[in-house]
Amino acid sequence: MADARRGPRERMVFSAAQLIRRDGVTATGMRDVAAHAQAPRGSLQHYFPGGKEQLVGEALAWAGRYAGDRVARFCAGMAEPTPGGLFAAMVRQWTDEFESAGFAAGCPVAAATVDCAGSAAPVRAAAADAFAAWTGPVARALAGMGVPAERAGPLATLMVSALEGAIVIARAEQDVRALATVARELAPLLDGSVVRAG
Amino acid sequence: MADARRGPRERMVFSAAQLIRRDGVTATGMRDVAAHAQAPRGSLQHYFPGGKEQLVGEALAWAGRYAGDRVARFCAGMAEPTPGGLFAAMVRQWTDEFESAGFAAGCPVAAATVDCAGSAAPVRAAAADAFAAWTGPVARALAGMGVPAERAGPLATLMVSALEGAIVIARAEQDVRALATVARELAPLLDGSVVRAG
DNA sequence: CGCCGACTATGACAGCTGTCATAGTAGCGG
DNA sequence: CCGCTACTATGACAGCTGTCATAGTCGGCG
Repeated sequence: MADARRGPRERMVFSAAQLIRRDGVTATGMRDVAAHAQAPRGSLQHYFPGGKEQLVGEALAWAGRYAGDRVARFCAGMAEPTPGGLFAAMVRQWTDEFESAGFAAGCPVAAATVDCAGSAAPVRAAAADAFAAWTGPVARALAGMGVPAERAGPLATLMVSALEGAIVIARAEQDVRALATVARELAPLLDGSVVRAG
Repeated sequence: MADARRGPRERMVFSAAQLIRRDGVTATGMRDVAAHAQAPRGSLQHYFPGGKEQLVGEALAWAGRYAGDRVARFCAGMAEPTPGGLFAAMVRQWTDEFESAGFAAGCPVAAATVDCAGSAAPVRAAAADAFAAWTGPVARALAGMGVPAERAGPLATLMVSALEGAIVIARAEQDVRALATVARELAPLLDGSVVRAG
């Protein structure tokens, strides 16, 4: 949980992301973050002079980077990468977590958007950047699988949208049904978008 | 805003839904709800002895009912109903609101799920019911358009998932791009699921 | 040693939260 | 008129929030 190898600053960013995705931005207190990271409370104002907005913003940037990096790892793990296979891997990551760790935590970017889109502009912008850092690698991966360039971006947006929505529904229902459904129903459309060379 | 025709109780439920979808559950105070509904603060404990959980639960039930009822109205407004057309109408409702009223407010059910799934079980259950009250009519509408019974439910879940996710992304980006994308990309899949009679 | 910067510790601050207790008022049937 | 119910009004409560001010403690460098 509190990995001492990483510095206290990075630990707090990581902990903020974890608490946000569980309880939302508003319900996550600065003191909670410090305690969860096993970091001194006084370090908060030292490392994050911009206050809560800065901490939340960095947590979202971290989450976006993490999600984007995972995409490449999913592709590397597949024998013959297909769009439907990539989407299945993205979905499986969530079904695995829900089934092993429960439905308490969702996506931190979605949580921050829902909590702050109408109030804190900098956080909202950080959420948009995080989505971009996630959707971009997905679109590039699709293009690498033979999806025409002009369709890779829209399909990536569709994949992330469906996944985010299914995450929310799964948490409400406490059942991975919605995740399994979107993976199954979307696969033909995704795989059908590949243009075979030769 | 504060429709005097409806009683103060119903006004508070309505106001709660509006404030929740804008600021989230945690950031929405009981005093705010009473003020927004132009209802006396003392009425809160009178009409909602179950406290905030009851108020939020009723707001979600109202939202779910409202979304479900809209589906029938969308179908009635279409000359020849198709799955893609229904989804386009559901999406358009949101693009219209975002473009006219800004991106401050999203879906109250998603907001409550993100805020409470890990903490308040009754609210989480109310969110699940609200999703069911929304997805059910969508599935029945699909079935009425010629979609095989065993596919109507899953496709309805896919539609709601994609819409919810696109709403979140649109709010983060302050752009209806994601909504337009999911409507366009999903239409062929939806319309292709119709089995022609004869 | 002295000094300085990085980091930590702690207490205070005003403001807000949901909830409760208590009292008060209006309306109406009898 | 009483009495009752439905509803309103208001103040208090403990607990939490983000932020700030102030002081303290290291470690290393000259």
